[in-house]
Amino acid sequence: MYNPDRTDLEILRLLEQDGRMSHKVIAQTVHKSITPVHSRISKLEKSGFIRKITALINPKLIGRGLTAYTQVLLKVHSQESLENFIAEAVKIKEVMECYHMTGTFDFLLRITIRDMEAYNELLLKQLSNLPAVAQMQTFFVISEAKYETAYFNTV
Amino acid sequence: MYNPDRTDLEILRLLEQDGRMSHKVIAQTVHKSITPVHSRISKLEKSGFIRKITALINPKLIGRGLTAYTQVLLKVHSQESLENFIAEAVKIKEVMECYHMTGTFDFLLRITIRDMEAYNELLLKQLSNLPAVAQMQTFFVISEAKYETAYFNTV
DNA sequence: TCTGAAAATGAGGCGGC
DNA sequence: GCCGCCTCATTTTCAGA
Repeated sequence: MYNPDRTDLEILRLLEQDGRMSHKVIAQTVHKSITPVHSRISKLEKSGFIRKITALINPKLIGRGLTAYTQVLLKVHSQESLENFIAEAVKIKEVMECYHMTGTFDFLLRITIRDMEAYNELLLKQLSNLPAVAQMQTFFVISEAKYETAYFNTV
Repeated sequence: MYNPDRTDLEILRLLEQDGRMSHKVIAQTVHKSITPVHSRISKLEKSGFIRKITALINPKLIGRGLTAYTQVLLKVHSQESLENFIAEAVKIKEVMECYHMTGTFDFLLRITIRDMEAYNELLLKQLSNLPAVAQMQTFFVISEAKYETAYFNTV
């Protein structure tokens, strides 16, 4: 759809660093004027390279301090069964990520929630009602050593 | 540090939706004028509620189409051993997330990389050199059914 | 903490190269 | 595809309540 050159990738890197960096500052950094920077960002957005510009919130400060990863194994692996599970899992607002996986289980869920008590309730009332589940195994995050959404910024 | 009220949380919700939403639009939505919106956002940033405003990039379009989750078990669980592992793991740029976990393994890594060939090389040259690893097990993402960073937006 | 307004900065569009 | 200019919108600061 759009074939980004080195300048485009540099712009992506800068916007990963700061999604509100001004076009002027970007232009100075990539050694172009504001106009091409502007049009390149438009193209990068329209073509889907930039999925979204968003504020990343600290979950601990807003009562979502507990993160769980849950592995799910289904009873049957028909297309219908897989699609049903996905349709229900993604509706749960505490389920932030849901992946269909290779290997010994079928799905991996990232769940963020207030605390263990709230998790208990989520488990009883929502997770346990997900369709066609054969087995679920949950691991909790003790500490976050790294969380990075930026692909272009070297650590 | 800072105790956000309902208006602050509403502002967070809007900035999760669109990190570049103008203060004017935010002000209209939360029924305040621009000045308090401005000062609230400053406070939310300084106090760490907003970790960062960033562009989320589509990894598939920039040659990072393969995502792996790797579970790591260490040989020894001394503080030194844990810290050593973390220090080395977070240096690897393909390791986007690294968590210390409860349960039958110690760490969970999220790895994004070009393709399986590149993963093979990463495994041989970097992952296999991580210190004090007893066991590693990797699962690959077949498809992403949900990826959400916004805590306040109901699905 | 809020309102309203002024000053500074940025965005987005146009003609020309 | 780039530059410089122009106009409008937005951000940011300030006085005052």
